[in-house]
Amino acid sequence: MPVTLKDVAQRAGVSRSAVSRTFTEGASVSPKTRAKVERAAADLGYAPSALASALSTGRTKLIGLVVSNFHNPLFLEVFDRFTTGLQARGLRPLLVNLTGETDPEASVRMLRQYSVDGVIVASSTLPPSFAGAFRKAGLPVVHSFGRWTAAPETHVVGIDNRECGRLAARTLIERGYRRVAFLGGPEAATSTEDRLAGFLDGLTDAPVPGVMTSFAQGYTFEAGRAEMQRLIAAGPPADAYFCGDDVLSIGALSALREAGFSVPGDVGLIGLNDMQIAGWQNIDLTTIRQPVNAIIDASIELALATIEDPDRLPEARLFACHIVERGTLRPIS
Amino acid sequence: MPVTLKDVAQRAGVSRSAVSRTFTEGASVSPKTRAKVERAAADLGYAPSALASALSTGRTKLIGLVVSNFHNPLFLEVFDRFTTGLQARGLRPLLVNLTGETDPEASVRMLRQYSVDGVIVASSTLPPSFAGAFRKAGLPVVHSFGRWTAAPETHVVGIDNRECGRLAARTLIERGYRRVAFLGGPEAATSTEDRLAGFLDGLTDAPVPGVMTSFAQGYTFEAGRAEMQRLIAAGPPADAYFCGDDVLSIGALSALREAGFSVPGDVGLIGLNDMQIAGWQNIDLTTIRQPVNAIIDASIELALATIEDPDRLPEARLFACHIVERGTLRPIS
DNA sequence: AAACGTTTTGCAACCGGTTGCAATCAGCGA
DNA sequence: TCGCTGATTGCAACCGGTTGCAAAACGTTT
Repeated sequence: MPVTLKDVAQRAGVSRSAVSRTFTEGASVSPKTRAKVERAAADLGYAPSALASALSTGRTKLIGLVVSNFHNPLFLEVFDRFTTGLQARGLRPLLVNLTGETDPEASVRMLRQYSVDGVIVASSTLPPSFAGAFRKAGLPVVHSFGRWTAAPETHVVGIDNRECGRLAARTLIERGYRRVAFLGGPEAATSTEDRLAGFLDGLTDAPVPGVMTSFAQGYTFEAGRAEMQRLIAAGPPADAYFCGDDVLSIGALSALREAGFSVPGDVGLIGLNDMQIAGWQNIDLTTIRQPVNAIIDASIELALATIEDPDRLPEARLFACHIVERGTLRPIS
Repeated sequence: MPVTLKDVAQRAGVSRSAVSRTFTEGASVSPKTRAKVERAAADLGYAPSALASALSTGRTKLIGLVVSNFHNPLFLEVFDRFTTGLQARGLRPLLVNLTGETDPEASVRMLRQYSVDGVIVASSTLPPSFAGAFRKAGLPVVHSFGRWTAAPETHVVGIDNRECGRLAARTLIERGYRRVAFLGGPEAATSTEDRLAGFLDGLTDAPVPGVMTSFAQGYTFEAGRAEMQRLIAAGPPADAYFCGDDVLSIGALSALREAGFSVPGDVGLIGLNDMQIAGWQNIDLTTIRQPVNAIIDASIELALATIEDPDRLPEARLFACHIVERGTLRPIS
């Protein structure tokens, strides 16, 4: 049933090598042979087996796309961009779902079994130990949406979380908010830490009282809502909140409105990510946009480059974020 | 660098076959040999190459997961379930993004190149011609979230769209709505057609005036909102709308509220899908739940069964939907 | 101890391509 | 027409496993 090299060779009356060569870029084939082969291949509907070729060349053109967070709506955009980006370069994403996985070794085995050429870890929640384990196993790896560190073990592409925090601080101050607060994801998440640090840093010279901080149980609507409800119950809320994530923000927003606070009248709110939903008119969340496309394109480029040169030194690429003005913060005064 | 069969065989002092056999289920190996081999394999950190094995067995354990709609938030759940479900069975999803693709042939070539064992087309918007093309190419294929037909060309797993329409009709009537209307996705989408047909069918014996129908430009928030704005501008809206999709519904909802209508006081609204967001308290959309997990599990089972027996006749598996009561429909009277 | 039926084992061919090497071919100048 | 050079071609080995087959090893039975 499946058409092989040999079939094409036979039909074209040439050797198998000739066929192989017409399908490999830059190999030496005469125009005449090439024509014969292409004819035969078309007749037979031949498609070279990537597997077989991978076996001899050592390149599968398979990229492990490791994901762990299927709750963040932003990831729809992420998937879309990653798959089209990889496809455009003749690569295929092999999806690996690491939700709930704790042992990097098992994942390494998985990826090695399929001899992926490289791995892209697309997750802000997966600990860097995973990317590290892939690296140690000799796989080219890029951690997308990862956390910046001064001496990264693997390539990291993402945003400067501290700078985002500063940006949020600046934005709130500019708009006249004074009693500002931070509402982050789980305290353990490193991105939350950095965002908070940046936020506090951005406020040091500002005329603000002590900054309240609180942390939701997870990066979910429910968690954001519950945390804000807790805050409201404990006393009057702050003038404005910087929320570590859009979904969280929307949860908080719902709690605020439900408790009778007007946003941005009584309380201001700024999120982070700018997922599609944030732009829906009945949400209309002011937020900080992560340049998703730029991050993904850079991740792919970096992965490719590392496949070419495995000894390339680990590198961090951080992109600037910017404010998307919507309706949960009052205008600049 | 990579450890092969031969290395393990050498270290264990046995033949390559012996090693291969210890790693194949149900092959004949003495406990003694097995022990030696396993020891050596562990020492060396050996992982059998799925590629090489695929080459001889003809099975890659790769499943093409074909997707085209990255705008429907429901697909996050879908991805999660598919990947974990496939992984649990020792299969790997090879993601194929067909957004904007019109030529099934190109996709067939892609899938054949990687010799996927089977294909799951997870999309309600992709025309059945794609699944058909895969089938004709000899690939076991299941169309998930596809449309039921009396004589399906490929396996189809999904919901009974007509029955959903009837369920929506019944639900609205039970709650005392009389001037009911349908708001669907693009008229061309076959699922929309079926849902409308069922809806009308469910209303035939009910004491309702003529049913108004309208169609949004796409399955997006913007489209739903724009269409509802158009309807409102054209005259007083109906008492209740059955919306072909949740995102669409939420768009319509935003338009209604913004125009000063109370929902469900003035106008009732019921969606379809029950994506996560529908349950958020600030949306609180009454909707019809697609049993996503059941559909996906059945799709995987069916794909597996067809891989086992390629001559299996095409089959349709439809699952019942049920109402999720929330706040956009008044309670049953 | 011989004869027998079972397991276990290794050999070698094969899966579908790739590629170094040597043989062949075509084109050109003399 | 011959010799030379560079391009094209086919052979055969290899990538890393799998598997049919026959030989070897084992355990029983008499």
